[in-house]
Amino acid sequence: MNLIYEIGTDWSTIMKTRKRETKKKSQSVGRPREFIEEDVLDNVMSLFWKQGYEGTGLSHILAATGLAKGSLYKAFQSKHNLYLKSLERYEVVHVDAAVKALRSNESPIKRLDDFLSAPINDALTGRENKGCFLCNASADRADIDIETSQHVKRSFKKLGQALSLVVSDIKLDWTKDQIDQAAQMLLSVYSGLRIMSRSGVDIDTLKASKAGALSLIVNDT
Amino acid sequence: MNLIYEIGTDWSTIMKTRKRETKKKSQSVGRPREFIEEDVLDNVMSLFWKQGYEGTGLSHILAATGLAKGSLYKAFQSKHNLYLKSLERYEVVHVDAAVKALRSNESPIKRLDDFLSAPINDALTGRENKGCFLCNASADRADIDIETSQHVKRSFKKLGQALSLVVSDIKLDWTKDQIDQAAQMLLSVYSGLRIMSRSGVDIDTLKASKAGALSLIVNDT
DNA sequence: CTTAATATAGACCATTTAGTCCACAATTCA
DNA sequence: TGAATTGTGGACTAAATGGTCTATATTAAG
Repeated sequence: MNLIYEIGTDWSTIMKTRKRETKKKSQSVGRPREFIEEDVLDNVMSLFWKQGYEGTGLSHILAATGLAKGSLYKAFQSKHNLYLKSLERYEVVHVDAAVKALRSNESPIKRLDDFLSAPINDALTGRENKGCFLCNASADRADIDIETSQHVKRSFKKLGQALSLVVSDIKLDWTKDQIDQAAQMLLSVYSGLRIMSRSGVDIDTLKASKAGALSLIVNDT
Repeated sequence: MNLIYEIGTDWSTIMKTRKRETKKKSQSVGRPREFIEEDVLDNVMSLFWKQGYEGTGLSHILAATGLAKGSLYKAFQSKHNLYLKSLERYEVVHVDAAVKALRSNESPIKRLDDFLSAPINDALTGRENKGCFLCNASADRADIDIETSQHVKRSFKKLGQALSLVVSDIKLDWTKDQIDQAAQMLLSVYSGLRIMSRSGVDIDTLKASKAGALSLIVNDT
């Protein structure tokens, strides 16, 4: 009915002329971006993290980022791609941070304690309770989207390896298998805590879980 | 444009006459149902379990059940209600079965081993890999839907209590706290296994997790 | 200033969504 | 038989969905 695209002229032909090979500097040829990609991804990640893929509509994304559809799609191509970029961003921002914390110069037991305390502290402070994006994505998309599952697996692997290192710092006499088993157990407990805290399981139950897990590593020997 | 509802007459007035107080026998007054509620819920549960709430459309539900919209909505009122009913059905069919298995007359260690082996065996056989509906629902809906979270919490509690009983059968000298901590740890590991298996984490990693968890209970003393 | 290149805003669209409504079918009861 | 009651099928709808397209704005280079 109401068309408003008839005023201008001869555009598409002009557009298809050349495609200059500029080496993507931060200050490039045309009109500059009015947003920072990382900031947008942080906002979008938060939405997907909290609401899942199908639960997050373009409308939410546009509202949270303040971008218009045109800009969003020019920069990120599709909702699906935006989801994958969010997972990458999560790995860089949150997984790598957790790995770094697991490799800090605190005592190894303190590092494990902190690792398992994070879900509990988040549940205590209440606000949001997003859980863990990896866990949520695993439940949400990993079974139907190979790219998602690959990202998630890679991040889980990073965490598992970092945990193995910490355990090996405590249990100097354990075999590699024993160490890896304990580390994977800790990672499972972490995931379980993140999942159960989403449904509001009471704090004492979560704390018991953590205590049970740590008792394997902290006790005796 | 094309209206076809003009042939009949005087319906709504007739409908609003009386509302007989029949004590819901299985053979009631009007036209009988052409489906069994439990069968429909089993199908629908499977969809929500696999695809989540937003990921499951009415179209999927209609296709899977073979029902027409009218029948579906007359029986179940809304998609949301259908989801809650699916969770209830899951509790009755799957959670209670797991609890029963945990209370079987197998050796307590075998019962724990079986409990943690289920996620691994499901991952091994490949087909589907739905994970655990409680865990998925927790990630998917529990944070925004109180009714969902209540169902999920109740089911988790049942599992936790059953696990405590099994642990107490093994560790006769442990305190109640020790027992509960171990049980909650096992439940977290179970949840973690279910979640991680959704993203296709390799079987050996899952097995390591299980071994780590069981080593706390099986070893020494 | 002109031209090329890129970004923005938002109108627009095809499809899908959950949900409603009613003509009609099938049953029970009197 | 006929009234009352309940279930069925599916046409229909309003709103929302993800995605496209283009007029225009803004920059750099020549």
